[in-house]
Amino acid sequence: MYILVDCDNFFVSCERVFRPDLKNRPVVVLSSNDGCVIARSYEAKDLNIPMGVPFFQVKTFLQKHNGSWLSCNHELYSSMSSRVMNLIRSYFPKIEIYSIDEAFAHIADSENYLAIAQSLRQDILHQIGISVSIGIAPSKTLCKLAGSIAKKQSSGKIFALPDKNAAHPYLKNLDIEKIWGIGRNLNKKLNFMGIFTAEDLVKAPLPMIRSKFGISLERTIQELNGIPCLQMDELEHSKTILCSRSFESELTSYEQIRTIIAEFVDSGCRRLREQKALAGGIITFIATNRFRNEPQYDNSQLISLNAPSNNTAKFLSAMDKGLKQIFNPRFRYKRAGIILTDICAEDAPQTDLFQTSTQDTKEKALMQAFDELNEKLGKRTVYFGLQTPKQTSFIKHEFRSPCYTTRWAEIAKVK
DNA sequence: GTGTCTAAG
DNA sequence: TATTCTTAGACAC
Repeated sequence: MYILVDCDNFFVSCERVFRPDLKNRPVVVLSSNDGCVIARSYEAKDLNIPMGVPFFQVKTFLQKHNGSWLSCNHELYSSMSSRVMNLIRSYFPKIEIYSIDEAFAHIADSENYLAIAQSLRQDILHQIGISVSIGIAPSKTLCKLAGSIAKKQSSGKIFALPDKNAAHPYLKNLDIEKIWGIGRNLNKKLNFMGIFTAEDLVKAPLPMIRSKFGISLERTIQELNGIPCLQMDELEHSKTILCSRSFESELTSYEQIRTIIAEFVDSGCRRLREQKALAGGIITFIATNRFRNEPQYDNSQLISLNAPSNNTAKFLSAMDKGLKQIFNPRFRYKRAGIILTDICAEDAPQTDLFQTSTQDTKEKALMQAFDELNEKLGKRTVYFGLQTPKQTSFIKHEFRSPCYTTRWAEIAKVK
């Protein structure tokens, strides 16, 4: 049996832990540049504020209803997420962290899983201050369904679909778009064939599904039938790392754009080292503003290293090389980023014939010292040549909360 | 192998 | 005036 633990309105819940005045009011959290609504409290959902709307479209409406809004503060959310994940980990030998606010685990059929779920939920609520919903079922897809039913319950927030028969009544009136793995496009195509509900879908002939829609949808159907097809994967490191951002305005200067992308390289390589991993290459990309009615341009360039590394300096010069090849001064750029590719574990790099020792020991010690200095003495104690001494931001976060849990200067105070 | 599409959160 | 960021898998070529 699988169990899915999913935090309720996670970003809003994190903010509310330190701002009790935000309770019982409509609250939204905004994306980068304060552009879109990416998280909503129940009160905001009740006002029919949709996920992903541009903030300017709902600002006045929200003001009228005594609402609040905050810029996103990922440093705070990641730190709260680690606390939640560590607590879940203390309950189960293996967990799969599926996203910042949810995790899967195995739970034995014979165990009193409802009591375990109950106790876990209480612990997370009392020790961390975050409310979670819990779904329990024989497959991950049914677990997601159980979890969404749990969320709709006014109390409890725990729901189990222990077998196919338990699930069946819920499939009858379930729109296929609500099923995990079925998005806008599949929904349209299936509707066109007369398939509207989950029940319609599980009745459809599998060979037809397989040939017309591929293996993913076939698995989804099996999963809805209580036959697990999706394994738990506990990835020790990600397969790619992407760092990108839209700017507050369009930029034209090569040096200015390079300085910003250097920050992405820095944070990407940091994440690489946190995961104890190496990358073999870096894709640099830039793009114009697709919402403007003017000639568009976007391009990317992959630069491969001779040997996998997590040394920021190496990726910075690779990035510079890539950017030179794609930068066209005729355009105004709105978005840029990097992708670290061919990632492998630090202790298992693929090496070429002539590369005997993989990661230079001196180099490794240097990066370690680098990380420790910035960790202990503050963010910009040491930095690389393509970066600037003070991080000047071209990204807007007007309503950002303090990093209560991760920075001494911003730590929560008891009044 | 590569890029593109789809999905998810 | 304003329109996110990140990861993964399948598939076509």
